[in-house]
Amino acid sequence: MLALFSENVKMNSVVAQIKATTVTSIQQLYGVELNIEQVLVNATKPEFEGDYTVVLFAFVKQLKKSPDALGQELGTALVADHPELFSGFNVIKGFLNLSIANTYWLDFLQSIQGKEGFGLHEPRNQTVMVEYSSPNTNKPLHLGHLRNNFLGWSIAEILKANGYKVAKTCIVNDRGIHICKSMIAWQRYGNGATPQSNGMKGDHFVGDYYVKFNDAYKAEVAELVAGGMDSALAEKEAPIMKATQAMLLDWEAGKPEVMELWRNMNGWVYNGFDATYKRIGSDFDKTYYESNTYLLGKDLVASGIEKQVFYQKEDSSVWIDLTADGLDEKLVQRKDGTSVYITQDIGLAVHKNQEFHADQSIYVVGDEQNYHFKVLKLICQKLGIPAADGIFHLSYGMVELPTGKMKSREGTVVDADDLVDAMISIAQQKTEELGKVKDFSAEELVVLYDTIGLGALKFFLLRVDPKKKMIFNPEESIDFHGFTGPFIQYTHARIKSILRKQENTEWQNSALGGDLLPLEMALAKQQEIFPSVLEEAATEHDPSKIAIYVFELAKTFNTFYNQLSIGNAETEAKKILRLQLAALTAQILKTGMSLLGIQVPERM
RNA sequence: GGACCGGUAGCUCAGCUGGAUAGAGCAGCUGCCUUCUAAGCAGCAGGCCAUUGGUUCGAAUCCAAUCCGGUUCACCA
Repeated sequence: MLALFSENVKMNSVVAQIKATTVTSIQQLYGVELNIEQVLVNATKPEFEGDYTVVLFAFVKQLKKSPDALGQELGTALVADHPELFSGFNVIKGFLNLSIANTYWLDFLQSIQGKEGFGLHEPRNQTVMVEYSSPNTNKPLHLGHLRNNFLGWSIAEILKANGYKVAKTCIVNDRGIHICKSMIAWQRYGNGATPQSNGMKGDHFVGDYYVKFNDAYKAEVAELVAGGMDSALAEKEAPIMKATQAMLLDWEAGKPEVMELWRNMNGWVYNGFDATYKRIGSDFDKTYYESNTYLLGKDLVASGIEKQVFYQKEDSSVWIDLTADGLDEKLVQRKDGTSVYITQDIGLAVHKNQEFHADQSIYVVGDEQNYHFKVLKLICQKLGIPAADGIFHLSYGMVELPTGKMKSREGTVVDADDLVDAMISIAQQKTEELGKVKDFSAEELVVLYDTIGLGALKFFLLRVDPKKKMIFNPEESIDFHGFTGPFIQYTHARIKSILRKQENTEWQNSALGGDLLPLEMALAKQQEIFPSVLEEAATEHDPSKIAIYVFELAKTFNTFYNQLSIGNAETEAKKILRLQLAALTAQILKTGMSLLGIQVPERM
């Protein structure tokens, strides 16, 4: 039934109707049954007359017709049989250009008049888990985490808009040798300091000790090497490293004072993370901690051996042979019986599935783990774990600086909190320069700067294809003109300003009529495709599809706005039409931006 | 070395399930605020779509090879 609904949505779009009517007309004309997928419909190039174009080459052979004759016959039939849809056609070199009837656009506008949530799909009975963010509790979030968080949050919203139930989860990497490093450093150099006593955010506070560890470690290694030790050996023998390894063992043994230190320091970090998450709008339905989940999956090893998916070597380590799948042999359990990363992930996958019974599970993780997730999915499938086929790695590229990768050792990491601060203060500065919001209260201004600054940042990170690595130039900062968040926000505010000027709201329910001017039609045409864009963004797992769409809609509106008067239109009928077009534009911009996690202000 | 990802305008990116003369934004240059918000609009300029070959009515898009850049192939997570 839900699949049916989605079909209906498709059936309703102009493009889908063109395809369907083409299939029937060809059937009637030539008695040939085409598959609907064979029909290719594109937007007509601006230099030709028409709105949508059917590419005829695909079936000339099958129909044994010349493209021109076929175009003429098909065009004639389509216009004759569907006057409510087509108003005319022309054929140029194998392309059938169709003009969509005025009434189609008017009916379209009329059909969604006064309705909220245009483009959103009916609920379907499917649950999707989205795991994102996945921080380490030894340092604050940076620019790369922001891309992760924005992507994860956005894809969750996009799925919801497509009718899925969504569970957002987060796995916190809160244990292991790297966590012990900052603990050791705090023990040695902290003198009992706390974030409160230092007036710092907890995650930054702990992150500083992680840096201190590395400095001390480097110094110790250098000293040992100076004393004549081989550098590889020095790295193992450095006292601070030995102490850290001892601490990890103590942690695993549950030694009370280590546990207490660990809880304290992690608590500081969580306070810091909470503040950042709140600011950037990330939230989770469920947070998992690796300290609780790292033992999961051990029982799966035994059953995997039983199922002969895994095999055991003489040293009793356990492996899976994936060479038949073009991959390598992969260890799933060490010879000492402890499990490895992949095994924990399999265990967590099973665990999460028992909790949420999701049909799909999306992992938002950087592309350096492409291989890991390929293996994870494959093993889950071989083990027959429920919904293994629904595992999807939403892989995204690194965010790089013009100078190359961010490296904490070289101090080139762009800190998330700093960046957000910077964006907001730029928003403030630009807003003040323009001087349009002098009557805003101090509180309203704070909200506005936040909205614009974060909007610019989120849009910047979401507007490119996730799988591509992207370059961020802190010097040039993020633009507020052109293909940017503020441009869309501005367009929205502008529309709202016009609508506010209307003294009554009758136009909202008034019937529409008359011929559409090209700019009016262009806007309606653009609006009409919003539902299919939403669907595409979900199936492709790609928020940038929405960012691009929303930008193009805003551009189309701005051209329309510049050429045509809305509030003072030539006639009452035109005024009603344009107000409705403007209001729908605002609504779509708002919905689209909200799926990117971006607010749109009423005024700016 | 194997696998995977990328290479499109000076810069950042769309377009990639084959379709008409390859598109945006930024930066550069021209115009447009006494009329609904100029964070805007209109225009100019900017291209051997990494290279070579193939597939066909048609290739930025598909295939092969090559060149560049990146990731990965841990008893780390």
